[in-house]
Amino acid sequence: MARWEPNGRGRLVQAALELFVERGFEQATVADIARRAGLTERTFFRHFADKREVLFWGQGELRDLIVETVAAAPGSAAPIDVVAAAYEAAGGMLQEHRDFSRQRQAVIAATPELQERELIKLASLAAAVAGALRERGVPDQAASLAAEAGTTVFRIAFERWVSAPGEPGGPDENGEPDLARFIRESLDELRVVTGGK
Amino acid sequence: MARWEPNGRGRLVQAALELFVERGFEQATVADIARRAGLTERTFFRHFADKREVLFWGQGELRDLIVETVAAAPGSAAPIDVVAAAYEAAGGMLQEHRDFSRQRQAVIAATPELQERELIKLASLAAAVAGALRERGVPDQAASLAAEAGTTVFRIAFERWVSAPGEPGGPDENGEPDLARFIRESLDELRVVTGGK
DNA sequence: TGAGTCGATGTCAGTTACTGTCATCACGGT
DNA sequence: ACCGTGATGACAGTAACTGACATCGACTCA
Repeated sequence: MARWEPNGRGRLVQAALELFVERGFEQATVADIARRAGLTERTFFRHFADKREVLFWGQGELRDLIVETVAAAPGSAAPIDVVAAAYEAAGGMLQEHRDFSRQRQAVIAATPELQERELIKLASLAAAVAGALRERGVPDQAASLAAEAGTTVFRIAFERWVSAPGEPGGPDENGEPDLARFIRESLDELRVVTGGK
Repeated sequence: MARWEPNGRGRLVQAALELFVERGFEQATVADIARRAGLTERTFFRHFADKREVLFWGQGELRDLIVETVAAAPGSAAPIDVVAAAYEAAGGMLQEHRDFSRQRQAVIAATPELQERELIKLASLAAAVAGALRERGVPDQAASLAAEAGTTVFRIAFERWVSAPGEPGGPDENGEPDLARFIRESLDELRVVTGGK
């Protein structure tokens, strides 16, 4: 018999999301979250560096997957396509948790504090992608631009995906929207706007 | 005789910057800052919404100037040029305080918390610029892209400007670097990278 | 089997960011 | 001389976050 229920971290994430949805980020104290998860405030801060971080848990794996996919891409592909393909791969991990993502984004959209955190996470992600591109021999500035542009494409596609209809109405709906498809469409739009091929 | 020394807000800004440079953002408490400015902690929070905001005071005026310059630009100019010109105008306000800007950027560069705040300020600035472009009749997506791209150009130019040599050695140096010039150069670089005219 | 280590948690005290409320008092007008 | 206003001080309170130490089941090894 374990001394405590397993997966304390996961319970904290779940409890936090529930409370943030119910009363908003600021109205939910860390003590509240910990209590709902059957733990103490101190334990919350052992799992997460701060109160905001609980909503960004798991992004490390996503980032690693993206960077590895960029690194493993065939040498012949254009940088922006490499980046887009990497984000599509990451999309697979998110696809199964659209419901979670929807609630999470709603909370972030309602809380400037969380938007700040999201922006810096995206910036650091873009920097990591740019680094991976440079490893492939892509020149510095082209790497930065492709990474920034690709990240912007992903952000826009993700926004559209979480706000797309389907699923919440039940399984009798017109099917689950596909994040990878949104990514390809957004990239095409970017090409049109910038006058690319 | 005034009951208190004038310009309490300015003294707080000055004291905060000094302390952040001396010991770092986290090692300087708000009480420290207020004491150095000859005020109380409570008064600090009457002037600034939070501890970070003290380093971003004055950006409101800058933002207004930029938005107004975009609005007042001749109708014939291309969006990206309108944006760049607006940032050049704002550059004039910064030009006189390069010393202040240098120290401020050094503190921000050393403090993730402050980087978050800077990112959201830049994002909201880009959104305001995009709005001003739309007022001019620029289509939605073109407005967003021109605003994002222009803001990126400004950010890069600003970074180069604060880290450029000159002045700190004294007046016997090779003259003060010109922010507007850096903006024009960065915009040209962006054009080259994106294959524009 | 028993001792020792380890990992996840609890407990508790402390600091600091931030807020609400009320008091103070120069200044400027009437 | 009186009064309202604006900027400040004083003080109490909440909540985020940290450091130090205790607990106790699980796992290892002799």
